[in-house]
Amino acid sequence: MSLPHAILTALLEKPSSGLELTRRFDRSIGYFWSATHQQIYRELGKLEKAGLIRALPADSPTRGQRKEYEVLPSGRAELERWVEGRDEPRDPRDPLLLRLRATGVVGVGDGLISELRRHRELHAARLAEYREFQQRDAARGHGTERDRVHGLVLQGGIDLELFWVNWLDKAIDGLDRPEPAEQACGPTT
Amino acid sequence: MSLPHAILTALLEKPSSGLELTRRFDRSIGYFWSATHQQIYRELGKLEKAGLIRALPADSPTRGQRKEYEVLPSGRAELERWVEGRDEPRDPRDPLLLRLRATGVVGVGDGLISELRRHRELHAARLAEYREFQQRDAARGHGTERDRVHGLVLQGGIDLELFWVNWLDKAIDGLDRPEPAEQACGPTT
DNA sequence: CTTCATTGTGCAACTTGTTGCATAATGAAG
DNA sequence: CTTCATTATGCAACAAGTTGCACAATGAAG
Repeated sequence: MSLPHAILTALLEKPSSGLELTRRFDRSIGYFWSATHQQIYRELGKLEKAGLIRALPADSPTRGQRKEYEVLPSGRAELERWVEGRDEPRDPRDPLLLRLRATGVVGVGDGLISELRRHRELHAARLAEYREFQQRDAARGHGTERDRVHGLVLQGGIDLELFWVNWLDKAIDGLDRPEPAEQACGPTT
Repeated sequence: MSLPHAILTALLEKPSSGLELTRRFDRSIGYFWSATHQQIYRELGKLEKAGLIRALPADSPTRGQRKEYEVLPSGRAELERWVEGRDEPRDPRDPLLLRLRATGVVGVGDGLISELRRHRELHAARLAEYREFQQRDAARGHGTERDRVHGLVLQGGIDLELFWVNWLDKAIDGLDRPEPAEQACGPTT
């Protein structure tokens, strides 16, 4: 039940068309809640039918025509209600942890190790990207509440990527050398 | 495509019935990949039909009767294949981050702050639980590869909960006091 | 002015995950 | 021996998310 609210948030930040939303989901919001354009179009349709958003009057109402949406008061109310509610934490559901665990019974192979390395690099890249955002935001100053909230969310993204990079390093190291002995040699990379 | 492989892993660790699997999912594996009993039964049926597992011969094949499964060679092969493959990292998809972000446009309310606190405590509790597991495992020594792998996975769980607790502390603190000024007063808790 | 790539919108089918309920065996209480 | 709670298995309907494709407008190349 999060996608519609993610869309309401995005539309409140700036009225947009379906494809625009899709692009914005690829950036900021999508970093912790991705969505395909099909999901977004479908959800826009539902939200419009539910009277939470409306399409801005356009020239022609035909298909393949750009259609911009804005949030109606009832949509904002619904978002406020949802934000103030309660909701249990979800479990991580990351297949990589499962795959690592499976090596406990089928044995560790090279494929998984290189996969761990690959993921490490992907997370490191994303971490670098987030840190650029952070620096850019810090330069522009952050007076408004919205800026501070975005800063906290971004910090969450950074900390999460940090977790991944650090843990993957531990895991790669732990699988590479079977014995946790006191070999003081440097890393193989 | 992870649930069937999670089940194969669990069954290789120990042949079990549907309900037993459900219970084991509530513990170890379920901490990063939960599943309801219905999902598990359905998946067991599919795996059996696909010839990856088989039911151990039991007294009566009727309904409501305990039915234990074990993994067949083809099932183990499938698991090995899956472990060695590649797979992109998923995004976190946590509604709490979305909700926080939404406060950027609808404003911060008390509901969300207490929700952040509540989640902080839940994550802290889980963290404590994991650390108990870790101490217990350390006491029993960890010679086999499987023990080391489980240790790494558990470490992942611990680090992830640590991330949540620390980040939620930051977020609660950042929302409580609008200005990031140098007030040196202690925490309100 | 036709062909073709690009941008944008959308349907339909499928897979995955959730919820609610039905059924069967079992053993204990009345 | 009937009633009832418990344990265990499972169906069916739904909700959420993914994939593949179709269709419409637009503008540039031939």
